[in-house]
Amino acid sequence: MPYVTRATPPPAGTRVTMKDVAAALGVSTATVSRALQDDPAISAATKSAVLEVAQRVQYRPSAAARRLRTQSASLVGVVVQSVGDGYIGDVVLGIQGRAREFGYQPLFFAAEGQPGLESEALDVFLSEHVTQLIAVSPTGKPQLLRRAVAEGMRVAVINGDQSVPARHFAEVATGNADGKILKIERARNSLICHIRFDDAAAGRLATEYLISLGHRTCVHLRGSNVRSGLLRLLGFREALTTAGMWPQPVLSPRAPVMQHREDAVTQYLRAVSPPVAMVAYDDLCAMAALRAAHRAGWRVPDDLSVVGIDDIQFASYTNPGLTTVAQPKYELGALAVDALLADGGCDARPRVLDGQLVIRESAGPPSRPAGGGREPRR
Amino acid sequence: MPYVTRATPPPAGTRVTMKDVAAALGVSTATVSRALQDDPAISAATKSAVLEVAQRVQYRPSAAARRLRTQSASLVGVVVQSVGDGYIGDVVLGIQGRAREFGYQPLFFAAEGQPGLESEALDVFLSEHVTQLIAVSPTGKPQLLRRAVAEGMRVAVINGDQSVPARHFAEVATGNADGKILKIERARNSLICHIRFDDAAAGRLATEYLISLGHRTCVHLRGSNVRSGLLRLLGFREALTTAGMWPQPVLSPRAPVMQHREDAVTQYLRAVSPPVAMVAYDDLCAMAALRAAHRAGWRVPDDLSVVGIDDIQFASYTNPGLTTVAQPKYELGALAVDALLADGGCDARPRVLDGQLVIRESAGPPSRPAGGGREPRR
DNA sequence: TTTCATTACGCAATCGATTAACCACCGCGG
DNA sequence: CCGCGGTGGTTAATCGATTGCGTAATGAAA
Repeated sequence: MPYVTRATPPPAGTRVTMKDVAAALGVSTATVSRALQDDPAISAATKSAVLEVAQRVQYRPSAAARRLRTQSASLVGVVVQSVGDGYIGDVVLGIQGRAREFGYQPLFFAAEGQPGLESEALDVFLSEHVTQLIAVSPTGKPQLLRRAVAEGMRVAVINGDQSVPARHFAEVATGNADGKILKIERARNSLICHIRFDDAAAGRLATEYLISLGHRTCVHLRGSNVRSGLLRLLGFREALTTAGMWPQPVLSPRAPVMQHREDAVTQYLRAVSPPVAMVAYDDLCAMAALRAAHRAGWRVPDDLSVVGIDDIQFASYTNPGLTTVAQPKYELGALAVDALLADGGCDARPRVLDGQLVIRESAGPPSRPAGGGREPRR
Repeated sequence: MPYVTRATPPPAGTRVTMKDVAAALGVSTATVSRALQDDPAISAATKSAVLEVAQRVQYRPSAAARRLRTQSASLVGVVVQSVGDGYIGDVVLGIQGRAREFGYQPLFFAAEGQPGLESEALDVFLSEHVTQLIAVSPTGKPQLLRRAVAEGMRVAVINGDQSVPARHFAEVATGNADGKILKIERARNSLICHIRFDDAAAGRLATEYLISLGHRTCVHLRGSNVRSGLLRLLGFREALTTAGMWPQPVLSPRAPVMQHREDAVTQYLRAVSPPVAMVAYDDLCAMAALRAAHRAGWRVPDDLSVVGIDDIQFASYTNPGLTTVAQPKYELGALAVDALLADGGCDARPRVLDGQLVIRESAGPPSRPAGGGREPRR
């Protein structure tokens, strides 16, 4: 019976299976399996022999077979809106990095904001025996989360809006063969863990920084009405109130798009005179403010001081570099993994992480109020 | 024997298998399997019955089982440097979008520039029975590609440097049971497909645009020495030569980091007087130029016209918006999938895609040469 | 009525790893 | 000499889907 074998050490095409390793040693596959799992029932001598051979023949276990047998995949499903929005990158790295430590592999799915795709993501995960789910950012609609817990998944949400209750009781019925239900119990594990950035504190921090610079009046540029937007605004107000400055103007662009944000800022700048201090909803908003200032002939930071929130990758490339409150993005991702995989990693209360002020060039002390904004620098 | 069942329609914990569907209909799993594959040996009536039940009980096939049995996963492995560099996002979308059409699922792995991680990615893919690999951007070191084809994978590289020959012959030996080798043949499928952006054309296009605007002198800001850098520079030179303008200065920062780029531009601006037209290696470089110009008090586009290449997501957010040559990023990803999955999708020659000029505000006609750059606008 | 296709489906092996249950062997105390 | 516990391993069932081969049923042809 002709068969295909590999001519060179690195095998091509055909898989090296556990059977091959077992055969090479004259032992059973059970022994190989146990040896590789460091089972105490296997002698040290056998273990090292197995290890050595496995190494030599480049044995790589079949994830599919293991998954089928154990009914559990070392996979954590990750739904993101879109990669590449400058924020998700480090979160993904955090997820992947920490997951590796647990021997897990992340399976990413970009939902692009289409609910249909979120649902499809879940289908894929279900097919893949994924039982741990991380939803990042704007993904994680209640519908998705509900279905996920109903399917028995453990779920962690990063910066979700928490409109979904943290605790979901998936009812599991225990019955016997003739269909009589013995008891219904609430599954313990169906807990949705929330990992979030402290938006209010970030708003506060940004504002306090401007105040500490000497500004006596601050504007807020709103981004959106999602939870984070509300909280950042809240932080802004708190900081001002604490400092005895109240009330202060809030700019509310009609829609969460760059152009409207820029327009809102432009209008505002037309109505007032320098200096102005602004805390923007996020770095994108801050960038819109930067553009508006530039167009209006205002100098940054002399005439307009602006601080953003998030510290996306491009915050250091803006002109001038953006002072901002950084989200601990890698950490956020890593903690989501912990919540799912580490024991005790998750309880009902959200895990909240603080931001850190990153000082670059977009905010400075107020220039003298007299219309000095119209001269170029130097 | 007590067993666990689901109380509500959506199953929790226990899987619905083919056996369940079969049992519900009183047929064998073989029939169910065939019906779901639309096998002609199954009657239409049975098929629809199976489909109906599968639908109703929310049957979802186990990817692991299928993979184990068929020895082929509908997975395409994707190695990227890092998600979130503003460029990769759309490429990823293109890969995922097209892969879906083939019923494939992308499995992403961020290599972060560490060769160790590239190798680990391959291990993971091998475990997962992945046989199609896409390497994007700076990933895809020769070592990785060589190993991948040696393992029998089909490989597509997006914007690779092509230092790896397109055609790799993995030798496969056919033998019989007593180990005698019958013949050695070169595997047909071990072809590395290259999908790339036409860097030279992009450099040319950017330069021609500046020339068309009326500029008689152009600088190039180099980014790096990788293939794309060389080609873009080449395009720059070609355009100038064609226009009868030659030679023109090239700025070469010491290292491919923002600061050095900015410094290089700053120095140059100090040595000359407005107006200056510049084509930057990429959008990041262009942003560095924007910053340098701002610091030097040069106005953009009046004193300095700059055009980038790539059209990363943030190109429209810069100050002013960046005129640039866009890479067809989604298409690049989609074509890589085609190369692997569509038949005839891949031949030895690279598939080259053209860029498209995106006009925003960073480039304009030259201002009057007289040192007009020092006054603010309006 | 017997024979032969044809249609429609069932049986059972298979993929590779895991694991419960079982067993051979060795040495030792009673 | 018997039995007993402990090592160190083996046997075989199992996970869920696929698929080559076998076969019952039906109708047509002989």
